Amino acid sequence: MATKVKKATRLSPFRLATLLRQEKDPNAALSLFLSPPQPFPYSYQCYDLLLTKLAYSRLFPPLEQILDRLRADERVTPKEPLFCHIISSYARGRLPSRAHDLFLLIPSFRCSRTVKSFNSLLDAYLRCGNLEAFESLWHNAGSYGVYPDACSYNIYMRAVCLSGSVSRAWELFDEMPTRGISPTVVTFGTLIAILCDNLMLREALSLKERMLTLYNVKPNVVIYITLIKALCKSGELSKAFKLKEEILLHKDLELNSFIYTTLIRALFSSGQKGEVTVLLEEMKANRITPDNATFNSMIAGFCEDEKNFNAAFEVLNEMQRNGCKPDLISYNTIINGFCKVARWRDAQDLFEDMPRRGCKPDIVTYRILFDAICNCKEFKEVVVLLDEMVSKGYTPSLYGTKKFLEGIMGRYDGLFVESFMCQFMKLNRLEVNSWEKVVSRLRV
DNA sequence: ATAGGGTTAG
Repeated sequence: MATKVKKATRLSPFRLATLLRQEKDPNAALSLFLSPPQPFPYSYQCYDLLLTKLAYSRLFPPLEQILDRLRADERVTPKEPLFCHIISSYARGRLPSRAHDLFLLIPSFRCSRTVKSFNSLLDAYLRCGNLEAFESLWHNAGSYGVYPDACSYNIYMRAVCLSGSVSRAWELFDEMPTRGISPTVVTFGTLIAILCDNLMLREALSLKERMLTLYNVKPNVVIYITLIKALCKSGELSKAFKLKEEILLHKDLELNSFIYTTLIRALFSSGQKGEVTVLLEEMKANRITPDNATFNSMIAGFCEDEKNFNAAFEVLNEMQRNGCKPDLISYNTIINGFCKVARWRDAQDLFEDMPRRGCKPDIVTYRILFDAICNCKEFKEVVVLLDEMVSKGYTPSLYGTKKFLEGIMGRYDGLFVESFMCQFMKLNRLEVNSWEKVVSRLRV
């Protein structure tokens, strides 16, 4: 005890910052922060590290407690990015009004408030779908002493598209130069994404050409990814491949495994599985290593498009030869594939083999299997599985619960059905219409 | 980490 106290007294703000940086658990970081005898000469670094962790984990009560201390600690001067970060975490926690409160308080922290935190708040309202508050904030920019920049406009363009108006986004794009704001590469990326979302792929591709010729802004890899994804999704594979070739030609653009994974999945979906090998060879030649996502999308391709389960299992070996470890998604994909073609016994075999393969089934695995066995009307099997999943703290999906109850209603006696209804009720898995259906059947 | 993308399972 005595040594511990002594140690704590010797803790310097610098040392505390190092410890906070290493601590992954936000609650442990909080205890660490509060461990030295008070008052303690915390450095701004210490506040920043702890608040960032608390914000990331959305632990708002301690976050606000530490924020109060930071506000009162006049030795340190907070930087605006910290507030931007906390505003974003309020947005992720669906608390836009608290984000707004903090935005208003920034000057009281001896920190000047700029268009950056204003943009964070705009983004918070957008992410929370609060478009009225968004508009009102936009029109009050002047009263907060900020002037919108390109970033503000980029956020605004996404906001107007939420209410379905592509033309309004173009109006904003045209408005930018009238306010002395030049579009950036993100502005074009935003517009291209908007056009893709609205299936205006020709316009999106043409904007990619025009941004360079008319505005002298070079498309970056994000823009290529947006276009390649959209083209793959709508089956325009040759155009997607053409863009991939374009990236290869550009010295300052880099292909990545994600682009190849997207293309590989698209090849499977369009029945051009033969081309996949070519693409894998090309990846190797370009020194891009396939990762779990690459292999898993091949597994999905073999299971969903080809119904070739031997090939899917072969991919599991292939990924190990390449230094990748098959993961939950690999197994869930195969199990789901078996289930989709009603081969629930095969699905169950793999499910039971998972622990031996170093992967524990999760709630997704259980739910896939539960739904599939219900669809095959093997309700005795479902009951065994249900017991097992409940003992692990998992519950079936609402869809599965409904299937199960509907399935056993005609087949088993009322008492049996009732016992499961009670169980599902306790698990909070009973929807009102299931209730009504069951009750009306029981009365008959 | 002020704004745009990120795959693969339910």
